[in-house]
Amino acid sequence: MTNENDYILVVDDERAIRDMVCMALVQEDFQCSEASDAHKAEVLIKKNQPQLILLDWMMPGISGIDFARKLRRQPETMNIPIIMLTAKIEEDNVIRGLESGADDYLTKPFSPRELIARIKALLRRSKPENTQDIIKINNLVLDTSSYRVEGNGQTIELGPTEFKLLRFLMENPDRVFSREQVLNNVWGDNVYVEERTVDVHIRRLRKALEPTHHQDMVQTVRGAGYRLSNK
Amino acid sequence: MTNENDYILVVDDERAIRDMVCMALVQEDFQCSEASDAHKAEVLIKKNQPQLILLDWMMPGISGIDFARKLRRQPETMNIPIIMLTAKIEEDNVIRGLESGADDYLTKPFSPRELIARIKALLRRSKPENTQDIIKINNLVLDTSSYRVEGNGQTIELGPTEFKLLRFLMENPDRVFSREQVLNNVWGDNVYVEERTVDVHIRRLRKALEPTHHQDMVQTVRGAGYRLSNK
DNA sequence: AGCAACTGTAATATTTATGTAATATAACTC
DNA sequence: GAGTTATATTACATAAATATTACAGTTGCT
Repeated sequence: MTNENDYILVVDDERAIRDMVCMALVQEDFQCSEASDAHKAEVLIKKNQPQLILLDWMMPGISGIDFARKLRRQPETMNIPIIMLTAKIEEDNVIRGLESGADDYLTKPFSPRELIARIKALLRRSKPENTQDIIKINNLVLDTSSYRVEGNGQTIELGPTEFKLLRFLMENPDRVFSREQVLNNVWGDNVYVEERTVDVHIRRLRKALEPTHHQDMVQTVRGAGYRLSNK
Repeated sequence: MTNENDYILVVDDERAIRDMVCMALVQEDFQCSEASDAHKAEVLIKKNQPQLILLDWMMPGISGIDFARKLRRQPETMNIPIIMLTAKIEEDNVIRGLESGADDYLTKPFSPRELIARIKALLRRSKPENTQDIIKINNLVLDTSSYRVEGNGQTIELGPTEFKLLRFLMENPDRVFSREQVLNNVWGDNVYVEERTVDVHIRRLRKALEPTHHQDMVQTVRGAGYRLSNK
């Protein structure tokens, strides 16, 4: 699974910490922005709402506690999970931290591994429950929760890439995608493979669809790309 | 939805923590009882079985780990979800915690919000089991209350982890789970175990299912995870 | 204390999928 | 219809994912 869609904001006045954290996040495919103080953070949040905020406890200007409190007060930011980064844990900190509304704590120094684990745990909780969704076009049924594809009730065997490819096309039926677009959406943004590779996987997909005669739904648009359609 | 039917027991020697936690619980409409040590907790459990137990790691007398282990051994309390409250996470704690059978961890200090979120997540998971003790798929019968599994009437011997694994899969049949999801649901959240460990337990489960020829119900979905299905 | 049962990890083996290049076919241009 | 370009098809070496086994450390039990 990839974290590409989760955007995390790191707020800390120490550049070294920000860099370290961001590096760990990027390694895990998270999107990441940095802010050196609360004001800059606010601007960034307005521009693009993060899924999670890592917030330093002690900062010049507005402290992490006060900033957390402020975020909790505003409806738009109320539900963004916050992880506090503290130098050390003191009883006093704990109480004030609880009140400010942080969701988790991390005491410096912390390992990237622990940081990632906690972020994932929090994100999991803040995400809506998995929804079982079934895409159905023309007797061709793709179930994303069971990873099954059926044509006229018959099971169709697909490799991982063919499954992702079919899923992408079925989620956007009747629309033509260039090979580049297909690569970006199915393989991922930062992967480099030959454009012609798409042809091969289209071929594999068609072959797999032959037994149930759905191969013609995967259509070539010469000079433009590919399309999935029932016409 | 309301939580007034869920009764939660808080076991901790520190009064301040108990009060804080209970206050948060009551605010969410949970029923709540407090116990300052394992013995008092035991009496309360006998009187009225809680839906979930919050258990302090370090307590004078019987420690949280030992108490959890004890609860796991007795059939009546075997299936009550347990969340451990620990002062800090050390490698050693994690390992021993795993074996004691806790379902989740919470490191002090924690926010009420996170506490509630985790409790709800755990309850959601254990709900189907409360209403239905016996899950049956394809002549494979799993009885959560007696900790027994039968295939075609024949008893199947399973270790604790394999049992939990099979149970989780049977509660969500025909659905693919990544190794990460399996770990979070079977081992518990916030637990650092290699993803490949799942493979090994899947192997053990399959082996145990061989005598009754149910091993093929545990299916690999390459690039995605595992699934239990009768197809 | 000592044996049996479990667990997680690492090493190794096995299976399956992937991307590329080479070649064939089809579709356009003029 | 020859030449040109785009796509189809096939084969294959390699990479990646999973299966399997062995093992060392714990715990539970007697």
